[in-house]
Amino acid sequence: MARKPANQSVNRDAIIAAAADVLHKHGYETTTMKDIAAAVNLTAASLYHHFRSKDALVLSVLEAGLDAAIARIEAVACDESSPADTRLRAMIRAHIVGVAEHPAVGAAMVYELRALMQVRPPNASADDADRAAYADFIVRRDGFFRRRDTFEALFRQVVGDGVQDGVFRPVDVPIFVRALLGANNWVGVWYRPDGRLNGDAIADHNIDIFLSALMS
Amino acid sequence: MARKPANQSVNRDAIIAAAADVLHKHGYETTTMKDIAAAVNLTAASLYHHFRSKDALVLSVLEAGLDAAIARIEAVACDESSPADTRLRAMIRAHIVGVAEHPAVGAAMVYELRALMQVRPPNASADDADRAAYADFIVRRDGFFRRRDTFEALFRQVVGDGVQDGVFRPVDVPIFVRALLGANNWVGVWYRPDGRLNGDAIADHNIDIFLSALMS
DNA sequence: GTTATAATCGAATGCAGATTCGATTAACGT
DNA sequence: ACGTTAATCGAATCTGCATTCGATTATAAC
Repeated sequence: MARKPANQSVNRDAIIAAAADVLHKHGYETTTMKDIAAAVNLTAASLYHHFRSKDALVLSVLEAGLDAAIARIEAVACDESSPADTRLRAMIRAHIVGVAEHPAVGAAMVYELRALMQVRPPNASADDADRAAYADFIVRRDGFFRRRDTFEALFRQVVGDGVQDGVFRPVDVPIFVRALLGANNWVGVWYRPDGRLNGDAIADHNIDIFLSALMS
Repeated sequence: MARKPANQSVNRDAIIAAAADVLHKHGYETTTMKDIAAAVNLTAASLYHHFRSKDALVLSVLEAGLDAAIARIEAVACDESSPADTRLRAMIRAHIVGVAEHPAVGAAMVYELRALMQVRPPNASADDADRAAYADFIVRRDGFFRRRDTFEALFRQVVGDGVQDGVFRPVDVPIFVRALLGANNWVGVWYRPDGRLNGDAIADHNIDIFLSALMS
């Protein structure tokens, strides 16, 4: 068996990207470690050299997706020099285009999230290592959820700013933002690369909808 | 072992309702047949007297939820005497209040749906009965998806009517409806009965958002 | 070269959970 | 009463994974 030299061997990131893809096609439960491994020409056993467990791998997929999304959004959200409506337009576009370009990640943010909330604690017969691994996982997962709220908070911030400045009419900011994010996330559920509209065009429509709701 | 007399024994519907509940709390993968059975004081084995398989049971949960939702929406959608905006307001309210009152079903429509899309065909060593059962299941599932589009079509119809009549400004109807349904479905994900707003109040906000987007 | 370490594999383990089976009991019509 | 059918159960199967283990090879450091 010719092993790949270390410098060309698949690394964490390649596995994460492939896993996002497989997860998108099959969903959390029906995706096996073998499936993910096959996507990078490895065996299931090899994945455990890179990730402690399947849950840890999936969490890494979501973390990577969220980090990328936040990075894209943050750039425009924090540009204090533009008015709120300009910033919000750019944020919605960045969000939707991101979801459309990486449908795997977009859908994962909606679907696989749930699986993570449900991870079961080790049973009574677990040893200390198992318990420690579980504790680590929970800490990391909770960090993920906090980070996820950071994402939402960026939107709340900008919408709130706009209302303050009188650029937007008054709305219930948290509810408005949830409606907006619901609509945007949903794109990840129905979007098809070969569909009638691409990410940019869909973004145009959602921008139109939510900005006119805010500025009418 | 005292068996319950047939006339008080749990029926299909009771199992479906209980299953919706358990599914809501634990999610598809982590919900076992035993869990569902326990919720109606049965054993896992007994469930197979009422449902062919776990998948069939989950599908029944979704069907029941969808039927209820369609029934609620249809009543108002098809009242040709009211103007489109009045009808759409009532539909959004019916949808969200329904989701909030049955969060189990609301969340299931978002989450568990995916599990159903991924059901695997029987493997090569399956006998004819297995293949037939699988075929039945697929037919039923596809019927479900069609029915689900019926639901969406009701919204497209009313929004389309409004645009035709000039009550609403012109929009891309399918995209608008998806944004709307995304926002509404998302309520099922974050809604908590003990939260700041009840279903009616949330409905008020979403109605406000989407109707002002349409009438500005 | 020699050695330590990183990556990989094939095969074995272990288990949880869906599904099946045969037996048992309750209700209902006759 | 009596047989038939519907519901239920406990225990046994069966299977598909996640995960572990020991061995093997490649790479890098020295």
